[in-house]
Order: sequence, then structure tokens, then C-alpha cells
Amino acid sequence: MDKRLVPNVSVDSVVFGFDSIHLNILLIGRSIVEDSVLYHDYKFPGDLIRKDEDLDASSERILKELTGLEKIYMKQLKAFGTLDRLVKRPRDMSWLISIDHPERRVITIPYYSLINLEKNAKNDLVLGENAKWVPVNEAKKLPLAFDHIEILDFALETLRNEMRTKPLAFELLPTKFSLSQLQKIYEVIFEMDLDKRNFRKKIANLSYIVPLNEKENDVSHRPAKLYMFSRDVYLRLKSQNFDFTI
Amino acid sequence: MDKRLVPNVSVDSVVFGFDSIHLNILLIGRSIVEDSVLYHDYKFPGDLIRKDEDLDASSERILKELTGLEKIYMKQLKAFGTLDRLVKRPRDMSWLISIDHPERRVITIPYYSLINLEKNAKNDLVLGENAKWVPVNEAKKLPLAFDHIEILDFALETLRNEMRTKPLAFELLPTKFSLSQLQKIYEVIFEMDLDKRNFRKKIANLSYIVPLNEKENDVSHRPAKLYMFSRDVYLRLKSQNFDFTI
DNA sequence: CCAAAAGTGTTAGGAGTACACCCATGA
DNA sequence: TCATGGGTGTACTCCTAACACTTTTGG
Repeated sequence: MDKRLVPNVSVDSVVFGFDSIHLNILLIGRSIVEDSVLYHDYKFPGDLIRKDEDLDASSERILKELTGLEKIYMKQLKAFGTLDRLVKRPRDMSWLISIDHPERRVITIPYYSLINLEKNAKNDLVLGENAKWVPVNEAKKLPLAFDHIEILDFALETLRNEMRTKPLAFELLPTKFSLSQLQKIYEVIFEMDLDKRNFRKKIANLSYIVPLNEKENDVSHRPAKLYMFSRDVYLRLKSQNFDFTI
Repeated sequence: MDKRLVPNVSVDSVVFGFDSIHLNILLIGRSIVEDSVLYHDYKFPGDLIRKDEDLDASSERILKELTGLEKIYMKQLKAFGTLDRLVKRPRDMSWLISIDHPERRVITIPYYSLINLEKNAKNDLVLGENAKWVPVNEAKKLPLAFDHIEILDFALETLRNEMRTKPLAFELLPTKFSLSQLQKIYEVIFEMDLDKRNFRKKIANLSYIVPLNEKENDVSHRPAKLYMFSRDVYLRLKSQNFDFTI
């Protein structure tokens, strides 16, 4: 194995992408032969970390190698390090051997990141081999390798918690967005319907969500007014001890 | 070095103890010779993990070795893994060499735990060598080794976040407590004063904080009614999708 | 003119906040 | 009887939640 890698620490990447309908995650298809039978399952993008890179840099490298994306929102979840996480299933064992993995024990440190998948954004993304976008609800029903279902659940819980108090929705949207798009994100992530009038009343009180003199194009209904998120205004308010909850 | 240890992954333990006045943390005093000068500083209890133990088990082992305590509330924070975290200061380098540490790079995975330090509880605790309790505000002014000040800040932020939505206050209190003790915890941790009447009104609505037919003893003022936390009732409400915020 | 989503106000109930005095006990 | 912390109610404001119809555009 590559001598530049730390043999027992890896980084996995839970990439959330919102396409205006679903919250998706990026999964890598995997094929393993177990007892002469071919299995297919899925895993998160990930890799052992390099001896010469920070943890955060590992996570950025993995995402860049797979999607070409840089400078996107990214946050560490926590470490997953039970003894048996790589060897609970025979197929996971087979795979470790097949890729010449030097360690039976790897502690993984997953990160989650947020990207916008709408229209142009989606087409610009060139995905690496075997990678594909899957709506979160479907992903939960797929066979996931190792403890990746636990990682997914933890990532979702963390995302929901952080969405409550941080302006993360804007990471999942294009720069200019409509209020319906914004509302849809909260509805999808919290799996609940929101009242349009109440939602807009709340947004109207948030000075950092700024209306633009611009409307949607090419929609076959009344075009929506577009808005942007002003990080400047947000940071100024936050530093004044402003208690933010969306 | 001990062959049973994983050379580049450690666990640190941020132990919060509440003594009815301050929120304290447990620190280990450390002496290092640097350029023939003797330095004193402090670090969190911690150790490299063993090859044959889960991460969570490492954290439990460290706390048990130092304090004898078991089965206390404990939660992982996240991994800290910059390249230079152990070697930024000359004194930290000297120390690594002095204890015959095999790696210049160790990723640490800190946990925080919560314990009650009042009266009897405090006396029963036998601390390991060089260990002492320090109020959090003083600890921040002490020289802390490595990146332990960052870990402390992260632990405090996490504790505050979790205190908002989880029944953690009761981990810091004796089984039977008064409402003033409970209020004091929130005041200390959030560094703000709370109104006694409003606080009690809120508590009165929480069915899982149960009044007992018992009062304080040996106090030179009107004795307070004692309460307990009913985890049963709490869990039942929570499973009914009850939205908890204290 | 039809389909589709955008946009808009009012009311009632509950939660949060501000605020001051009497009570029970030990010394 | 004094010192100390325990214990209690009311009024105002603000936030939340429930709820239905008109408008603008493209096809």
C-alpha cells in the first residue's frame, strides 16, 4: 500500500445535494465477490488520509477528486471507531482483501458537505466512476457497506440540528432563489409541510435575506421574485449577539 | 512503546464537574524542561487508544483510570487532526521526546463527560496524580498543552448546544436537587441570570421533573423542596414527538 | 381561458419577559 | 430578631399557528 497514507484513519464524505425536489446523497457503487457470488452495494466516497495532510484537507481532496468541486460548505461529523466496523459482513472482509488494504481496523472521520444540484449546476458536475446521486429516502433502503448507514443517520441528524440555527439552506440553493425554493428545502429536510404565509412573514423579518429586482424566467406560471442571502448582514447581526433561528 | 497501542490515534477526556458554584474541568499538571528551563502547564487526561478497544471504550478507560468513575454521561466531540497539533510549541516537542512517543502526528478524538461534584460526591472521588479541578473560566487563562484550548472551546460550545435541547443538567446534579440548584446550572453554563419566577413556571410545565415529599436538611435558611428527574417520563414524552427545550 | 404557482392579512392562543414581596429556618 | 435563600402572581408583549382567495404568467 501507498506509504504516504496513514493506515488506520480514513475520511468519508457525505455529500448532500438538493435538486429542488429531493435531498440527495452521493454514493459509490461497489461490486464484491463473496462465496463466488457477485454482490452490489454502495458506500460513501472516502479514502485513507495522507501522512502529510490535515484531516480537513483530506476531506477536501476526496470531494475534489470525485466531483471537481472546491470551496463548498463542509463540516466534520465525528469519528466512528468500533473495532468491528470493517469486518462485520463477509462481503466487507472480501473487499478489504481485494483492494489490498493493510488494516482490519480503520477509524473513519466522516464529513458532510452541501451543494446545489439545480439545473446548470447539475450538468456541470462530472462525477467519477460508479458515483451517483440518490435521494436520501431511497439511499436508506439500499445495501450500504460497513457502518455507512449509521454514518448517514448521524449526518442527517446533524444536518437537521444545524439547519435550525445556521444559514445552511443557502449552501443548497443557487445564489438567487425564490422563497418557495427556500421553503421547499426546510420542508424536505424536516419532512414536514410549512405554511406559506407564515414562512414568508418570518423571512420578511430577516434582513439578511435580500429581495432583488429580478424574477424567474421561463416558468409557465407567475414568475417568483428572487432573493439572495447576504452573509455580510448575517455576520454583522450575529456578532451583535442576535439570536438566530430560522 | 507499548505494541498494543494504535500509534497515531488518541482519546482526550474533557470532564465537566459542577460543584454548585462553578463549572469545573479536570486538568493534568505537566512539567517539561525546555532549553534547560522548567515549564508547568496543563492538559486533558488522555491516552493513545488500544488496538483491541472501541473508541468509546478508550474514553471510558481513561476516565476510570483517573477517577475510578464508571457509567457516567459521556459523548464524543469530534476529531482534531491538523498536522502540527503536537509540535507547534517547542515545549510540546520536548515532551513528546521525553515520554518516548513514537509519532509526531496523533489525531485525537476528545470526549466530554458530566459529573456531579457536590459534597459527598466530591470527597469520594480519588484523583490520579497531578489531576485537579479548575473552574472553566480560570482554565481558559492557564497555559494548556497542544491544541487543548481549542478542544476546550469546542467542548463548551457543544455542551451549551446540547444543554438547550437535552436533559443534561441532571447529569451534573445529585439525584435529588432543588430548583435553585437546577437554575444555577443554566446560569453558570450560559453565563446569564435567569428570573426565578419565570424559571419555576417553565419547570412546573415539565412533567418529568418530579417534586418529592422531601426537603433540604442542615441549611440555615428556609429549606428547599427537592425534585428528581424521571427519565422514564422524559423518554415517553420524547418518543411521542414532544419537542423538548428547557 | 386554463393550469400552475406566486403572493398576500387577520385573528386567537400561548410563550416569554419584567417585576416585588412574604416565608421558613438556623444561628 | 436577623440573615439567608425559598417561594409565589400578574400584566404586557411578541411569536406562532390556523386559515382562503386573488394575481400573474405561459400555453
